Amino acid sequence: MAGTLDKGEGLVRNASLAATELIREAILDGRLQPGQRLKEEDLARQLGISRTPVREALLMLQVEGLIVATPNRGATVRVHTPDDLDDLYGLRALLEGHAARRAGVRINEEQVAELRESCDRFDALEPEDELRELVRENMFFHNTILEVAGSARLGSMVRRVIELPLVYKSYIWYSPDQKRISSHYHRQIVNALASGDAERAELIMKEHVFEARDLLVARLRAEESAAPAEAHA
Amino acid sequence: MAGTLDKGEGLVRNASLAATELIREAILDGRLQPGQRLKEEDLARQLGISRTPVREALLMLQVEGLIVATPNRGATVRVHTPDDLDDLYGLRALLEGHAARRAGVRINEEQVAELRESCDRFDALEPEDELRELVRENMFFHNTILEVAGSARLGSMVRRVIELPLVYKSYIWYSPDQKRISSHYHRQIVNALASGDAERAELIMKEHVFEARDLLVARLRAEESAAPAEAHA
DNA sequence: GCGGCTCGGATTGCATACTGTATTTTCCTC
DNA sequence: GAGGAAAATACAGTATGCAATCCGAGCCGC
Repeated sequence: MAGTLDKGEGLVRNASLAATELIREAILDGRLQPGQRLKEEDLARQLGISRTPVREALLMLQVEGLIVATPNRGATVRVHTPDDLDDLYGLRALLEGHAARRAGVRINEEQVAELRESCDRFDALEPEDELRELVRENMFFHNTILEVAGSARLGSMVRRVIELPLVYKSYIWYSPDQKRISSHYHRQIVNALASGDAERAELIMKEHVFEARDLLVARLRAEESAAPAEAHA
Repeated sequence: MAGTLDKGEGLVRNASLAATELIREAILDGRLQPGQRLKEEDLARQLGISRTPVREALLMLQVEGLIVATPNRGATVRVHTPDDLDDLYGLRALLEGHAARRAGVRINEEQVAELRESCDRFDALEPEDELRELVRENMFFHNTILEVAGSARLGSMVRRVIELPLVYKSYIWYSPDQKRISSHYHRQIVNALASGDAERAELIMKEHVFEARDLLVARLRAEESAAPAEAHA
């Protein structure tokens, strides 16, 4: 019972959904590492439920793309190659750029203010602050734009595409330098949105995502060539 | 046992996947109508399996967006409003346009030939032919371009977005006039791809999708105002 | 000594039984 | 006869047991 996934919280409307969220969280913050095998019985024991809801959770996470499962052989946390992430970020740029453009023709004063406040909070976070806070504020910014874009489907697609790569060392995006650059892009996007320049908002958003991609992919490729094909202990 | 979903075929590698495909098919060709309630036990009986794999199938279809489920109250076939489909086709245009552009810089001679053959087969189909054949050939064309685009993720996203609206009267797209127009666009897309003009391929693909959207949405809005909020017998 | 084979353990796939909840029906009260 | 409470019913949610499958370890034959 060393590393339990449960948090002892109550308020569980439904075991399957609870399991989904707990496992997803565990994957996203690295407690379950890429490539790791996910045995139904183990998870069930750790979560204090039976295998049935665990199976349903794994199924959903599989459709979401967070894990891969092969028939009769169970599931493992998905391993993303640099090429894979490159591809993913190409899609994210397309979709989130589109969202920014839509937001540009729909945004109102209040929403502009909300985005500006998010930028201020982002800037106020000090380097020594928890990485988690930076990630959160960043997500809030991007989510707000998705909401303003006003397409539920687009929103869910983007979120799905954003979520996955959070697994991978998000700290690389928030060095003091990178944090300043991100902040700059965020403010430029808000300015474009505020002045109704939808095309420019799309442009900046795309570049913002592309730079995130470049940073991540370069890092992963470097690690890959440094320690090629390490065995899983 | 009136309307069984099963086809008596063997070759079932896995009950859950088989159930998923059978139910999906039944939804797509209208045997299960939008809004219809999907009771686990009924489906299980019709498919000759237990509730467990049926639940898994419903779960996957839910994540795919073909059905909606509310806790403790089961699932129904998803009902799409015209606004909803409008939104969906906006995304499809974006994604499939992107795919066409990518295809433009990756396509080879052989693939061009394959697309041209698809166009020929499409033209050869007579109006009195089965609608199903037209739908199939059209899907083949679009799928081929997705494959050429070379992004698995993009492909699966587009397919997910294409699949849903097949529920809705696909015949409206294949009147003799519309069939000619579709064929024209398909050939124009192939020409653009063949000459390496990726941007133009994207453009035409987008317009092609937009026209499909307009046709569908106009039709649905007309039906809606003609017979508003009909009760489900 | 090495390759193929068989057997055993481990783990997923499926079915069934039970539990909890939401809805409908029924009966009682006013 | 109408409104509301309580029981009954129907169904989704969960647990558990058994069957099917897969992988590896040990054994036998060559």
